[in-house]
Amino acid sequence: MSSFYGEEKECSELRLSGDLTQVNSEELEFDYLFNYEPPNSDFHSGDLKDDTNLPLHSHPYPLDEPSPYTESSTEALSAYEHLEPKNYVEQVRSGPQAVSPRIEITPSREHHSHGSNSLHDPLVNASPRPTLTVPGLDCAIYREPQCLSPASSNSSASWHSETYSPFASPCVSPGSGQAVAGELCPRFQNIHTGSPRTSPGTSPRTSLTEENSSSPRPSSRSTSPQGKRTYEMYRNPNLVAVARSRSPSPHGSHDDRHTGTHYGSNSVTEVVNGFGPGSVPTKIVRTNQPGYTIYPDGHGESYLVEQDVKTKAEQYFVIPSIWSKQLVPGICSIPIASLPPLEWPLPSRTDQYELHIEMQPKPHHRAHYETEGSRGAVKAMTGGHPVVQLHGYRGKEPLGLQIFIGTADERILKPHAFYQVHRITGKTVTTTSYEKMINSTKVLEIPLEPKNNMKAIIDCAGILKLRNADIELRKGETDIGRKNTRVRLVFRIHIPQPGGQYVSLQVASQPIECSQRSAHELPMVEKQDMDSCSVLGGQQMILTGQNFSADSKVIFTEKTHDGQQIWELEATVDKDKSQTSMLFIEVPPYRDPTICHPAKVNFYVINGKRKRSQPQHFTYTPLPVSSIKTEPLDEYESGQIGYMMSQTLGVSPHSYYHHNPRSVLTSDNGLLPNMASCHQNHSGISPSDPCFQQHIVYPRAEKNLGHSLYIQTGVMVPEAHRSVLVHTGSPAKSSHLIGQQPVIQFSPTNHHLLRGAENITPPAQELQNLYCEGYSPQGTPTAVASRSPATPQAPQSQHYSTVIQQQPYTNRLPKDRSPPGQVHPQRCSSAEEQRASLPGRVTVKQENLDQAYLDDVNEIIRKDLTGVHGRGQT
DNA sequence: AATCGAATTCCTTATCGGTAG
DNA sequence: CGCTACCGATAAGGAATTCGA
Repeated sequence: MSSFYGEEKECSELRLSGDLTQVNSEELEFDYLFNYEPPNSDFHSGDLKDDTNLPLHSHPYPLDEPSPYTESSTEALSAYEHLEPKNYVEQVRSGPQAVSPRIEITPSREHHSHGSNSLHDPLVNASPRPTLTVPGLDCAIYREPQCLSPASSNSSASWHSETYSPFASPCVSPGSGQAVAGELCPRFQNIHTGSPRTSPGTSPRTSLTEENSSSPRPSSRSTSPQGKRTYEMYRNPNLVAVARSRSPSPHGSHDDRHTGTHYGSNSVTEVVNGFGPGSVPTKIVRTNQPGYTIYPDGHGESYLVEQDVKTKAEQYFVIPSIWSKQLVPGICSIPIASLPPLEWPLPSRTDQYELHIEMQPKPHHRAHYETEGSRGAVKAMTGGHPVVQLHGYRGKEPLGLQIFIGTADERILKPHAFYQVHRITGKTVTTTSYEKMINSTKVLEIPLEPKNNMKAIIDCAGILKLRNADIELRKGETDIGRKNTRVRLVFRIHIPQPGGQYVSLQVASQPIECSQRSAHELPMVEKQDMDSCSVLGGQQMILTGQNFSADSKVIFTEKTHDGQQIWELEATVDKDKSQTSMLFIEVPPYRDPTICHPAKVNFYVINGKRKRSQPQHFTYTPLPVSSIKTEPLDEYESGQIGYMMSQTLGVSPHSYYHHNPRSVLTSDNGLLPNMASCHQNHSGISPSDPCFQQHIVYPRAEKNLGHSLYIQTGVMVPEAHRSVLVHTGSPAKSSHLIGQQPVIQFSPTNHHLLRGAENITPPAQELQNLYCEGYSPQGTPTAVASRSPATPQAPQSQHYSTVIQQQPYTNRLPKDRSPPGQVHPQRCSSAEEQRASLPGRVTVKQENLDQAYLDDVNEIIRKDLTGVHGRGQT
């Protein structure tokens, strides 16, 4: 079943009109509920989504907000189902007489071109609470997420029921118009009343145009007169109302309605409603995939296929999936269920294909808040825009290039919790883009066309910042937003293969700093002319970047796996040569000239207190002296080697094949990368190679378990060790890779990421494990990562199967940290691993995190262990 | 309680494209 | 048809305010 969306990306406000006079206003007492909890444990984040398909239960949406959300009625909308798209629109436009009560699709959120206010939760703005608006009574009925019944989500009644039927079916009486929230649906908990307003049937409606309401863009002006919402307000939404009273929003805010300043017939709700006589939305888009049901595991998604704004501005189509497929060949035609989740690492290339970022984005891009106007598309360093190209594709059909905002943490690439890609549709934008939500992650899709040599200019991707408090308070969110301001653009493509398979490739950009401050204050190293030298140092290295100053210092550091700094030395800067964009330094000697294995260190540029660049990688190579005593690797050194190898070896590790809808196990060469073999094959690939290649590392099970408790990114594995990750069924369905060891742990948080699997309870593990070994929704996966002939000692494949373990969602560390668990003996065979797994210590596998961030995390843990809890914990 | 850095919001300006005169 | 002024919107920079460590 598909969802129905108003306008281009999200935002449908379904409004009930008709005779609603029987609504008992006394029942419509506004209730500030602020409950993020899903109604029960069976409620999966992917079950029900709002207009952005964000899991509703995760929206800390104060109910006093004028939710742009709406309720839908399966039955009512079904009345239009037989219509052709245009007719459908016409029918909707024809007013309440067509169906009573009339369900109006009201673009919301950013369609409040003047109504965006600061109290709109960014997530809420991105995913507001479903709302029933009763125009005749000027009341908005806010639906708590709890009232969403996953059970009803699988309704097959109508094509729009995937997302909304759970909300609507039991709550809307199609014929009577007596959609009294509290009466029809006790789950409606938040209703407020206002003075009556003009009936939509009689009131003129402002045309829903790009300009006034259907624009996907927020107002360019600040639209948050209430001021910043305090943390307390999040916890006590009543305070929101108080705060808002200080500076009421003129745009249909809660206050407005409470004080009688209601939506007039031409007020925002009317404006955004857009279906009044003579007005039609610029675009009405329905999600496609009528044949797919909701994925209760949270991998459900809705495509928001839309017409190109620039070329189809005058058309108002509801696009069924089949049409969208015809309209946009190669795009949106792949069942989401068969696509790898966004969290999965993918290679950037195979033998045949390569997805490459021809033009990297600038390392700085100030993201905009929901309350701000757009800050434009991400630019390239040359002043243009990033360019992505798929090499090796010989097909004639265009493909859809997906773009989303990922983390900049090199250890794991996953959708960034605090940033979303923002579709830019300005006049300067030339690239057609489509927008959809995949598990709370907004994804842009742009066509890669053979006629353009499968190259796309990414001039339509901006970055939206979500407020930390909103995200952190989200149920299950464990990431922290503070100082978590670096992102990467992630590009992903699914290339159809003969037989219905797809090859999925992914490439991530250089990290992009999204904060305001750092763009002008923090030094930024963009390039270094060398990545390594001998332990003796002394060589000149040229750093290219920004914000260097005469006071800039370059500090080389080395840390252990658990993040403890064991070495620091300042390099000599040639101040005479250096400029604001270039530093000439002399590499300092390494602390130990007798090492026999390359030593991976970091360096950073610091301009003063707290103004330091991100750590850069550097490798000291041992002297080629045979007399240097060779000793067995200690844990740290072996880790260094593993790390270094991960940075220097050369080819894509595996491909991700998936079938549509069911994959067949295949393997291109049946080889399994084996980190333990750890070839020191310096292939010249720089760790600073802007093209981060993401994939899963398959460490040898026995020895290096301790070093494999994370997804290593930027890793490239020799060709001979390339494997193919294939699965049957839908990763989206089960999100499971079955395997045993070692554990590669996906974690929603950086700190959890490093904590091993100890906190995972068996049931959770069972649910969360991603099995490379096989694949099935029931945890009986069948996919295989074959082992390499190079490791004949390896046992059967299941011994190599790699568990990608998704940390069960818990509250973030400061608030609800799981008690330190025991390290599974099989998963922590080394002393290093045990050290790293000791509770209360955040370890660093790749020292490329903001040290301040790590410091903060460690401090949090320290406090937590001593009984001091962070904010939000009492 | 004070301080400071970070986060968020607000204000302002520049630029561009469309349109009317 | 070309020019200019005006308007609206986006993009962007800067800074004030607020929060939280």
